Amino acid sequence: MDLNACCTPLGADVPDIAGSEVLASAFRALGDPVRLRLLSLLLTAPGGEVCACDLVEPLERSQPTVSHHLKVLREAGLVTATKRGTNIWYAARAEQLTALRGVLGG
Amino acid sequence: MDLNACCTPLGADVPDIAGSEVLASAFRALGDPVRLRLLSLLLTAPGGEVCACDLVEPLERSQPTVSHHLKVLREAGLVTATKRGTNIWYAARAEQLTALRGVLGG
DNA sequence: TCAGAATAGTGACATCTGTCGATATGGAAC
DNA sequence: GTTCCATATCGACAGATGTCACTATTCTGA
Repeated sequence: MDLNACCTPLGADVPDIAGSEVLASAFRALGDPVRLRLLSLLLTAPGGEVCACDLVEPLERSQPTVSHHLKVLREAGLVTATKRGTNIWYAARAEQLTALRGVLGG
Repeated sequence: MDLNACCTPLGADVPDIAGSEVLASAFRALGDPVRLRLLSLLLTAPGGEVCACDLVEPLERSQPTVSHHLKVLREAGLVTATKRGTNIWYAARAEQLTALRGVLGG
């Protein structure tokens, strides 16, 4: 899913149906409080990345639930996952957030 | 629902649970392709507003469905509705979109 | 090879969401 | 007042979503 391929600012022209579906799924990924806090945790972390193991406790959700939300964000192209040893480190994709900002009329 | 009251950029600090719920509902309102096209229609319209009667056809949805989506956008604070005679004119609230952009790291 | 730890996937469940037809409401025009 | 038009609300339905307990997978270290 490539958000940058469809970064026409909302208002420049009516997005076609396929385009608005891609954009909508990105916004839908942001449309859950747990995922917003998740993204916030990633953006504020020193180094910009957080081990999955450190995300369960602050979110007060079960490990499978957090894993599910991470998958939604991954599939929306908003975060990256890097395997390092047994752990997996997640980071926000700033350029994708920027693209969404552009859609909002930047 | 006041988005401006909670426009801390995502990443500046972890939003508390209540705050992220308000923000999430705004993003959730954007998380549907019909509503994205709706907003786009409003933003591109000359004068920045569109009569509700002119929104049904381009969206290819029934009148009650369009009315429902307009209500979602209204409750999310993203559009305004102005009654003029028999018709109701809708317009996007640019400042609220700007607030959301700020949350995305502006 | 085996045991243990970290993470993802599955299946089930309740709740939410998008959609439409039918109906209600509220003005305008006659 | 009655009729007509524009818009909102209601009721119902199928499908999506958030959540968890359970299980599978994959890596590390002994």
